[in-house]
Amino acid sequence: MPQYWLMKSEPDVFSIDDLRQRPGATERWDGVRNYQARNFLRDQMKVGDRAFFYHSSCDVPGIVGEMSISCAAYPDPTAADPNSPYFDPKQNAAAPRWYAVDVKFESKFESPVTLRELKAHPELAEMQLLARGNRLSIMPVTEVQWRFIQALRKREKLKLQA
DNA sequence: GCCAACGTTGGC
DNA sequence: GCCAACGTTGGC
Repeated sequence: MPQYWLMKSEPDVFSIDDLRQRPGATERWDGVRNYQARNFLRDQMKVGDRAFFYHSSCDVPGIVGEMSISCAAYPDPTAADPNSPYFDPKQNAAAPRWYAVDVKFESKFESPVTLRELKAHPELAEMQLLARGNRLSIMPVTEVQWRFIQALRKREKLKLQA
């Protein structure tokens, strides 16, 4: 059984369209510098898992598409790259601290399921994304939440056609 | 731009 | 181990 995730990115830095346009529609998800997010990524993400792509710190924050995990965790090369904004001077090649996975574009929602809309549904009240003060960039989504959001997405589509 | 919330750092 | 200071996230 696949697991479900939500992964945040600032669209100014890396957006769902950027992912779609990458060769093979695949890209390394690197730069994660939070231990809790790192642990999810390193210890639990498996090839074939599904993830929502979330746009944060932008005009309309929300879920904009869907991707899959195409390569399980490996040491994040940006941690050892002095030219990378994600360079970690305390990194140690013998005991890597930070990890990356590869993600593959699956689909872009015709209309995003916005943060505002997620908050409006009591069924999603337990989402970690909506927890007070939550700042995690990678977090699990339950299967029930996943399905509910997929249903919302279809409703958004109908609304567009109406 | 503001600010609440949270994680990390470092002195003690 | 405590905790103040600081930096970052991210919605508004």
